[in-house]
Amino acid sequence: MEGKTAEISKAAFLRFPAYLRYLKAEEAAGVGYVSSSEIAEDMHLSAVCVRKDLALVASEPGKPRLGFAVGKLIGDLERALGYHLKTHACVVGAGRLGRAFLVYDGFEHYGIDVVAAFDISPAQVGALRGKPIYPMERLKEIAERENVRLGILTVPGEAAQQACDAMVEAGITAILSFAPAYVRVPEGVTLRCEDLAASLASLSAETEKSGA
Amino acid sequence: MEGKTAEISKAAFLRFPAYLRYLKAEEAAGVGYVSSSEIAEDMHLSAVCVRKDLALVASEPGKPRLGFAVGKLIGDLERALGYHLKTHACVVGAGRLGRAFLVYDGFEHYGIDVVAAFDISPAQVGALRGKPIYPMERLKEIAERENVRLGILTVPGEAAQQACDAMVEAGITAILSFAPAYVRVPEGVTLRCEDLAASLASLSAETEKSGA
DNA sequence: TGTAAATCGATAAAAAAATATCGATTCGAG
DNA sequence: CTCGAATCGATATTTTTTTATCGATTTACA
Repeated sequence: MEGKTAEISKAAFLRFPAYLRYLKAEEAAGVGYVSSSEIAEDMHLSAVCVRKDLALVASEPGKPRLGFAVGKLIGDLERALGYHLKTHACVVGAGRLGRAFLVYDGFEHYGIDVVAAFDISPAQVGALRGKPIYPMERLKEIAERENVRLGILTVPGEAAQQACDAMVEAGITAILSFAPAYVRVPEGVTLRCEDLAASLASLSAETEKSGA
Repeated sequence: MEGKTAEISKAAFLRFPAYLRYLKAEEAAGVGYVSSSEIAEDMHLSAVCVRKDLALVASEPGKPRLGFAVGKLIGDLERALGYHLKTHACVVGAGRLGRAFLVYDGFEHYGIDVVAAFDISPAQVGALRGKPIYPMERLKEIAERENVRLGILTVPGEAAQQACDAMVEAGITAILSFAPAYVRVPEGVTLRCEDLAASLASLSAETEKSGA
């Protein structure tokens, strides 16, 4: 019997990052309090939905007539999302996309530290803005040494399965794949596929539907 | 009262790309028929869910004891996802991520043609593998000329709103944003935010939860 | 050719999520 | 100080999505 750590629904969890972005924009604009109806209108959600979501994470109740303290909410959301934990990640596949991840400086706010990239081509080996790019052979060695748990897979589709296997072998337990291919992972390894092309295509299809 | 164009649930629609990836892998392996239970096991879904999803798109029913014809299903899914339609897209923000999108050759399978990129910095202007990179001033002109409907937003967070406004002004009606910022769009414009860092962070959090 | 095994598709039930309603609370203006 | 407007949070309802069950069909094999 856990005290108050209620069950956070999967759908709500997916909305949290959007709240966070919105609240940070409000904070930057100097807003101190926001009401749930205000959030709802700006974010195109129902006010009830917002209230329910915030009730899941808010450390203190909202004040009638005022709303929620923006700064407080941001902290609560970040904690709920686990951004306060520090995690080491690596990139496998140092192409354009992979290198973009390697040097992207937005991860630190999320508790993620991308420590290195790996590539099968010797031509890519080196470094970028101080972040090293190693040959694939060293994946296991470096991953174990740096305690890397997270892997970002950005290789061409035909190389995806092999690269993925190497990551699993190196002890990586969570993989975010951008490779346009179906890959198989063993039990105990979490895999999420972000098919950017498919995402874009579905967005396009959606627009067609509602537009014309 | 529409004939047979049944309502495709939103959740099912999101699963379609994954089916597609899986089926293409099977096809490449020379498999002619797959049963829904086989798909379910490989993809970690329930067999009933798979059958319901496939029933929404399949142009011909599955055969008992055999399953569905792989090639046929692939075609059906692609049609349902709108990949047969041709759409022009552009990239706004020609940094590393933006350039990765510009030259990514996987979009053509999805009916998307990325025709150009735009950047505010004159240093980025030029071309990459035959794809032009224009200055932001020419966005509207080019977008209208090329009939661009889709925009991929890959600028730093602080430039996102301004760039987004320019895209809307240029007649773009669907925007896929990778900028880590909250942006506001007018009615009639579809916006989807892909917060890569948040996605990675949530994956990490998920693993923590189930792992330890 | 006949039998058995396994699949499909449809109907029904369960679970989850979104939405609606209502009283209690409290801030701000008069 | 009092009144009114607006918000919160909780309960209830509706909708959506997932999961379960069952008979019909068909292929493979003896």
